[in-house]
Amino acid sequence: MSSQYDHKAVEAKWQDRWERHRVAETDLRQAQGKYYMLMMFPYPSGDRLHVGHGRNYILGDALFRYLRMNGKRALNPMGWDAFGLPAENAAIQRGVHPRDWTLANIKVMKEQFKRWGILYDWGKEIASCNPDYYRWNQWLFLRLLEKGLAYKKKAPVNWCPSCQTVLANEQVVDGACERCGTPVVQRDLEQWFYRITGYADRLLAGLDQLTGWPEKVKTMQRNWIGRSEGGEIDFALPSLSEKPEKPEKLTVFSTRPDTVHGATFLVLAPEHPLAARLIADLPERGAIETWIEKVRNTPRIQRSAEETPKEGHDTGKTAVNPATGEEIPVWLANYVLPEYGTGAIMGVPAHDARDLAFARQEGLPVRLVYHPEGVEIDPSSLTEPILHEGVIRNAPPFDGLPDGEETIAKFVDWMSAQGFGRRQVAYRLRDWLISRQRYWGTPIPILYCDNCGMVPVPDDQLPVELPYDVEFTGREGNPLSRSKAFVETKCPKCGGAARRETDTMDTFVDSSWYYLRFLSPRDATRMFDPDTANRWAPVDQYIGGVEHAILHLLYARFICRVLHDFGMVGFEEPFTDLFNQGMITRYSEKTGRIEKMSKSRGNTVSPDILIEEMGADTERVYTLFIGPPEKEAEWSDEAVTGAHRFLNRLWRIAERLSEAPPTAPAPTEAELERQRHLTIQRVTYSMERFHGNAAVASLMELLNSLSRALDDQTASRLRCEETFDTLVQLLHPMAPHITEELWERRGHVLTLLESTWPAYDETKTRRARIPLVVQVDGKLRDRVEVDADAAEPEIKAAALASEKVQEFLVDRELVRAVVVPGRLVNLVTRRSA
RNA sequence: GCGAAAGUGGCGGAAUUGGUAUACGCGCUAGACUUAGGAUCUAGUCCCGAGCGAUCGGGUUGGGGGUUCGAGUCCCCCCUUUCGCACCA
Repeated sequence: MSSQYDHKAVEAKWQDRWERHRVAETDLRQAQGKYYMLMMFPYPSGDRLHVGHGRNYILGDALFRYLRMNGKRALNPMGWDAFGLPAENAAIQRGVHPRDWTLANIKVMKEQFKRWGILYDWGKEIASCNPDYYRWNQWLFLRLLEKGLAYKKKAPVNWCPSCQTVLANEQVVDGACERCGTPVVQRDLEQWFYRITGYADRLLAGLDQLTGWPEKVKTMQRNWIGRSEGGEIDFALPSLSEKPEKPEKLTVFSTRPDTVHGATFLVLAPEHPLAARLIADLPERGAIETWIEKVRNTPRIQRSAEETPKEGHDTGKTAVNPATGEEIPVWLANYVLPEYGTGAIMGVPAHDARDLAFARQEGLPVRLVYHPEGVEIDPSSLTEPILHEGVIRNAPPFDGLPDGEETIAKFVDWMSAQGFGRRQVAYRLRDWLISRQRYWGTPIPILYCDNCGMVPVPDDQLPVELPYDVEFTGREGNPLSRSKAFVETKCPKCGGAARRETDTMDTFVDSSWYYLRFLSPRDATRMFDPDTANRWAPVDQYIGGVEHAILHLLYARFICRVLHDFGMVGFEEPFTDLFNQGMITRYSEKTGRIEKMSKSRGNTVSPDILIEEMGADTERVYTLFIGPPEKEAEWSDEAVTGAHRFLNRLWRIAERLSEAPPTAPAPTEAELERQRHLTIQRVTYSMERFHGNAAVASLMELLNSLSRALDDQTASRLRCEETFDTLVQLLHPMAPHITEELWERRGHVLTLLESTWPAYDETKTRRARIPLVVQVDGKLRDRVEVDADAAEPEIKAAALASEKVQEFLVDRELVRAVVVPGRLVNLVTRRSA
């Protein structure tokens, strides 16, 4: 009578039921709630959804179901990060409109989620490419513009020749485009920026409060912000000054202003604004200009690589070291970067490795101002800089100060008093470049009027809609700028002819606040409802890959603070807990290596085929069982069958439950009951840590025990049924379809999802009599059975009574017995005298 | 170079946080049922040695030291891998 488990029928039945009954819907008017947002919103470019990424969604859904069964009001919304370059590129390659292409992909992905049995609150679905979403990007842009937090400026920016657009610094990975891998080049362009640098300190300080974030991500953000305290120092440039009494100044930044006495030259970035004037009168000016151009066009990674040879040119001009009064040469060199600090440094070769290398190369003087042992050495023999954590001690303000009292801050104070320097903090963080020269994004709500200049689009004219009817002729230029209907408009101020801004926004603008829109997705009057936002947000648990550590997660933190400052939310951090998931890897025929699963690498497993053959539950269980979620995991095609067999065994056990005898001997039954409690404990513990692999393993063990009990007839029918029910409940987050079906067939009225997560009794996880481990000198020698609550003397006596133990005690005397009640006893001996 | 994490059978990995290492699964071996099986079931499977055998002894968590009655777990040194940073003044 044993019927084969028909996964297709069962999965179709429950997926349909979940959809029709909208089981994942959450009423946001509830007074309190935990907002478990379980993943990044996916990017429907067509190449992002595959088994590897399915791990996020499957884990998220398992967690969601687990929370629901525990009575938590979790919200599991889903939306689409629909804009972006890959979508536009893919669409162009296929001759499809990006919008049609994206919407078709969304449809496919929704189907995929359904086939995986993933529950989303589709009533809160959003898509960033819809005007009712992106109008709020525009609205927020205008608010930032009002506050001076959005601005346009000409700057050297990263240009991806393949994507035909600029990129933010965060999107340049190892000098290449984050999306397509093409090396980026530098270009001087007028671009829109968000002033994230104004929030650098707060973004940095906030990291310390984020106890629920992985240290790794916080470190990456700290490095990215790159805060350095130091000082600015002014050097007079008499040779460039027309009036000697009011000399021109050159300001440098240094984290070690206390080394100023050792500054024997200045170095400017070739891009420095003063560079042209400094070389204007030189005979070799043309050659230097060519060299500047070359340096400017060197890709940034190469330029800032340590191995890159230092190249420099003497300007023939001098500056005055304000601390010593000495005239020192002024150079241009490629190792000084224009965008950091002031784009100019003082060269202190005795105390800085880079300056020393440059000084040796160019024959510049070296002056030592300090040696920790007070040793007099010839500066010309110095091969390594003298580095010192404290302040350079023979600097003037510290004469007479006791050790330990000197600080760089004090030195800067002295410098300020002298009038040539001040405290300064430098950041590596640059402003966020948000404009893109592409069609498929949020139009920037700006007009250019011949009379009025740059004019922001008034709020009541939002959204500035992206026109559908646009020609995608080729890859040169922004298609949007060729749409007359879009570009040509009227100035809201004077009514005259005006042209629209044709740059669109970076997609990371969309994702920087989407978690708030989920909470009031249909609100036509506001970006989001602040009351609901404050009740549900910040997000309690965020799950996503580490690849967003300094992109999405930094931008979202920035925008959250901006919204906080606008009085729109009452919190500064958007995500309380962050869990980084490891990716799934697989052997790639194409490259011959084990790599992250992706279509471009040709090493994906089609979810469709897997689901067709083995079922969604098999895929879910295997995906969780493959390994701990924080680690990356290698997909194994054979190992999937383990999960499949497990579910098939579970199905067959259900049909064998009636074979159990009505009654069974109590002691053997008690063992099954003990295992049931133990399994609840273990699975609960594992789920709390997202360790689905350990949870599944425990459940396999319980199934093995139940199977054995049925084979041996050692448990009553009631006990077997109870064990089975618990097993099915605990397995539900991982394998929702088969468990709901079995639960229903067992005659339960409520669905599993509505049932309460089983509770365990700690006392029942323990045996009445336990096999006590007996060690002699730390080595396992025997096991003796004792009462679980046996007292120390009793345990000791039982241990010594063991014959095997006695053998090991021959010729030895007992020094001590370490008794760990309920676990083991360790007899410590030494040789008898 | 600097910083972080990790290293457990043939493979993925477990070990409830200092207390029986190798659970669970894959693979493999033998057998059963099958026309057949990439289906299912049963038994075995860390390494070395002894024994026909149930068993017995020894060793083992990258290597070496240390703390402890007791270490996969804590501390120190080294090796390897992965990730992050790297001319940021």
